[in-house]
Amino acid sequence: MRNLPSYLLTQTAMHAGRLVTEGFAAAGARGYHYRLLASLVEDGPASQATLGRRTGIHLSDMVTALNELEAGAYVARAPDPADRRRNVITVTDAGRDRAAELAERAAAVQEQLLAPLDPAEREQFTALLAKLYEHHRQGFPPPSPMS
Amino acid sequence: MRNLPSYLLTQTAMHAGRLVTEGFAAAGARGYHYRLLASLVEDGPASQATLGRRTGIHLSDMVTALNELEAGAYVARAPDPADRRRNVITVTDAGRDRAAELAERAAAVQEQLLAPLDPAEREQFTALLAKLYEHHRQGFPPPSPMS
DNA sequence: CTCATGTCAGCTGAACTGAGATAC
DNA sequence: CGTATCTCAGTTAAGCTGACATGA
Repeated sequence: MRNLPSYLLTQTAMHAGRLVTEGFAAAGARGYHYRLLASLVEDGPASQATLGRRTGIHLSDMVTALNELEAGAYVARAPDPADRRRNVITVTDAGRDRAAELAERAAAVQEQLLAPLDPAEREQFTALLAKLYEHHRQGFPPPSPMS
Repeated sequence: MRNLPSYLLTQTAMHAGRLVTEGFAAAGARGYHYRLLASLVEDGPASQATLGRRTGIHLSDMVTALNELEAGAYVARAPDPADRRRNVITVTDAGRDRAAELAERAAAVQEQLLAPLDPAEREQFTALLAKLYEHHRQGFPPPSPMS
């Protein structure tokens, strides 16, 4: 049991999830907030549907998460003149600050999570995980029919 | 985002969890069933509370899972004469067969999960994961006050 | 007409909490 | 008495589904 990769993976991930949730909760935020702000900062403004594809967040959850971010004035929702079905989501200056703040929190969580590994091991671990992630990426359930 | 270990870990684990669930569902089983049967086969009969400590399964969920296993005659529940609060859970012969069957399914899932890694990488990955798992093991929420 | 978008209400499986009954 | 065991009802957070209105 305790040398089954799938078991070790899901159990460790559960604990990691807790660390993330607690880390962000201490700043009054949730994981979705960071994922969205980071995506907006890195890859620029986007419609909600596009954001969903970029972050893997479901469109229904997107509505709630963006409501929260908008309430904090971290993002702005504006109708897209070119396609009036769409909202263009833009990160505000306050949102950039927030993203930086949450990035710090996230970094602290990585530190906690990877504590028992030395730098070389962390590198290895992350690289292997990334390989698995990318390989299975296709199989992930598309938030809506994938473009 | 996509090089944050915590993100890669939780996302990949979600996918792994799906593979596990599907793999066992195809045999009419759930992950809890395998964890319980494996623990009984490897470490012998135990009370429900002890099983909970061994497997990390909550006592409330334990009741349900054991009901299911008992319904399939994979385990037997017998009152402990030495302590009548306790049920002693024993795996039956059918339960051993079932455990073996589910172990095969589990192995197939590992194969799917680790597909993109070569044998050496799998070894590394599992070892690093185990290191993380063990390190965080203490912090895991005890199913009930840890003895 | 078909398809994409945003919104909302609700479902589901898994982890967890709390309370009660029984026995140590 | 306090503590451990088993059971059950219910909560929570997260991911997901289905339906609907609007517009391309």
